[in-house]
Amino acid sequence: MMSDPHARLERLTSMLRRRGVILPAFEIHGGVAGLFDFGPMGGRLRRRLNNAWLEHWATQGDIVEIDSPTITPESVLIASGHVGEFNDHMSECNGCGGAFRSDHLVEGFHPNPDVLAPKDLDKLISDNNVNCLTCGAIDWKDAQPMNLMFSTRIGAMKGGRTAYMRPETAQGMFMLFPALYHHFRNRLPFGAVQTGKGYRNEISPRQGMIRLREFNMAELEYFIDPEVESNHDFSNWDSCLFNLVPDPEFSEPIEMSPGEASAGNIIRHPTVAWFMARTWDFLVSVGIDPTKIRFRQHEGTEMAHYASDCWDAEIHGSYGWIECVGIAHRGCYDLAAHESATGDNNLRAWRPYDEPMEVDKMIVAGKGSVIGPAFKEKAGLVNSALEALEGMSPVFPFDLKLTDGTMVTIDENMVEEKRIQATEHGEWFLPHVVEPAFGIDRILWHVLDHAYDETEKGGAPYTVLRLDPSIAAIDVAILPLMEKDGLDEVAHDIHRQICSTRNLSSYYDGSGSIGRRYARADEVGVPWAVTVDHESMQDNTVTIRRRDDGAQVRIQVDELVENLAMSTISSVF
RNA sequence: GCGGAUGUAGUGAAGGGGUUAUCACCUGAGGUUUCCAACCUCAUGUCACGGGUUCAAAUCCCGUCGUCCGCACCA
Repeated sequence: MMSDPHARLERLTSMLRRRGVILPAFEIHGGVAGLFDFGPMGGRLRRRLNNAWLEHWATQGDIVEIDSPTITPESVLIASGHVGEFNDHMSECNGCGGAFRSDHLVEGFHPNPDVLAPKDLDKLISDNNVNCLTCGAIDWKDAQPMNLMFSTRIGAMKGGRTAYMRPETAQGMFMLFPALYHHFRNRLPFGAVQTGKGYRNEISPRQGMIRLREFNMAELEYFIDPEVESNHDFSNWDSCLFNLVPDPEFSEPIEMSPGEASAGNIIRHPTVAWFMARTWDFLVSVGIDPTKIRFRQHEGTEMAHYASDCWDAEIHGSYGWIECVGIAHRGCYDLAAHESATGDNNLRAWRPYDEPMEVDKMIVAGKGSVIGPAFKEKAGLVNSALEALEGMSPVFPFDLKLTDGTMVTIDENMVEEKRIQATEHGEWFLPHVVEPAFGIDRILWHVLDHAYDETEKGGAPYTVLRLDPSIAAIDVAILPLMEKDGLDEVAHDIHRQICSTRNLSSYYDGSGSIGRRYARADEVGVPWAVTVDHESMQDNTVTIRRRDDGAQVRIQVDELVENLAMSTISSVF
């Protein structure tokens, strides 16, 4: 019974609700699938996990935190590919009501079905007599767009701009590339992190915290120069064998250190390997069981349109292996996409040459006095078309195609050949980006799942939530041995002293037997419990109990608070 | 979104066209005890929501919403 994983999952979920950690949102109004509240024991836990994540990357020294809006204009998401990507079409069967992705139905009949318009999808489906995958009927409704983004409008009155709630935080970091580049004194590599809410209007959210409609994301964009070899020191992980599941086309699952995997080109880019290693560190530091982590490489067909290599960190828990982090090498896809969509050319970095380059070239330049009268308003286009001829020596007269598609004829008297001599010190290029993207809620779920320990005490079932003290919502429970003789007042004083100490949080519990109160604290993962007894009244000492083994030590209150604040409390045992 | 199951205190469950809805745990108060879920007394709190049938609905019917399973979908 106790080992049935489904029953364990139900007990865990019940406990999280009962104790106010994670609860369905808006429940008195009937609830909404895919939306959850973090309750009184969950809010701080989530924030501490979030902070642990931010601090983990801050230690690297070349990563800064930014924060951008969740409401995002449509044009941004068209440029990024999300409007297309998140606008899949569904076809519904009139026979059984089953709904399928239209582009999946016509796979094999078209080389690239996901670019097709709904009309073409319908035509392809009917031309090829596609059967319903459920009932076999050939009777389809028209393909309908299925937008997985929440749409809204900017501006309260009629009109305004179409916008979406961001489906990821990454775009905000790309928008800020020029500011980041400036901040880092024009030197790569550097990175930016952002945590916050993301939104996806899932068709059918299931599996509790795993598929949400509004979720906490934490993303990092690390910008690198593709031509500079990345040197990362993997020696810290030499003895850490990661579970790697590479694209089956290339390799079998294997256990290997990240340094080796990078050297062996199983992980194709060293910076991707670096972030995989740092991700592993983070997950383990917040309490994920390292034996339940694996990295799975996306197969060619599965990889997002922009990525050149992508590894998911998957964590094993009550729902099986769940993707919790995606680490993608996105090339220059995003910056290039935003440049071409906007005509902006500030999403670049400057790469100085080792040696300045002497440029000595002949170009054909328009004579303003001739081109102007000859072409009038098109003179500007003619000049830029001539510039584009760089390096060619044309034979006059010749036809020149302008960017607006028209052709003009250029005579010899309209131009002069110029010799350009210059010294070029470098070039502008589009940086590449490596993006580790974390699903905070999924990680938090697995932290709870891995910490939830059902044991026995005196023959009776007993549960302990073995949260890492660095993320536990409550650091310490303050328990008067009994609520009289002034013990309760002393306990309240200690409680207030701890709560007013930076980064510490305690709760006071005076009801029930002392054993019951230890049990309550253990169940929600409070790592330390302090008991105030009569001796405390005499010499200002208390006993502190360690959650994980029940060991107790008597200690001065000041020493207690100081050690809690410095996270060194385990040293007193 | 489709099909099936389902919705009763904070949690887990029993019951069920009839006026006061049951049990355990939990929670709170008092007593007792005083370092690992002890005990006694008392107390709070519930039939998902909306509509229909009926003299009477938590119970039967319909709809909505939620949950679970299967299909489909899924950064």
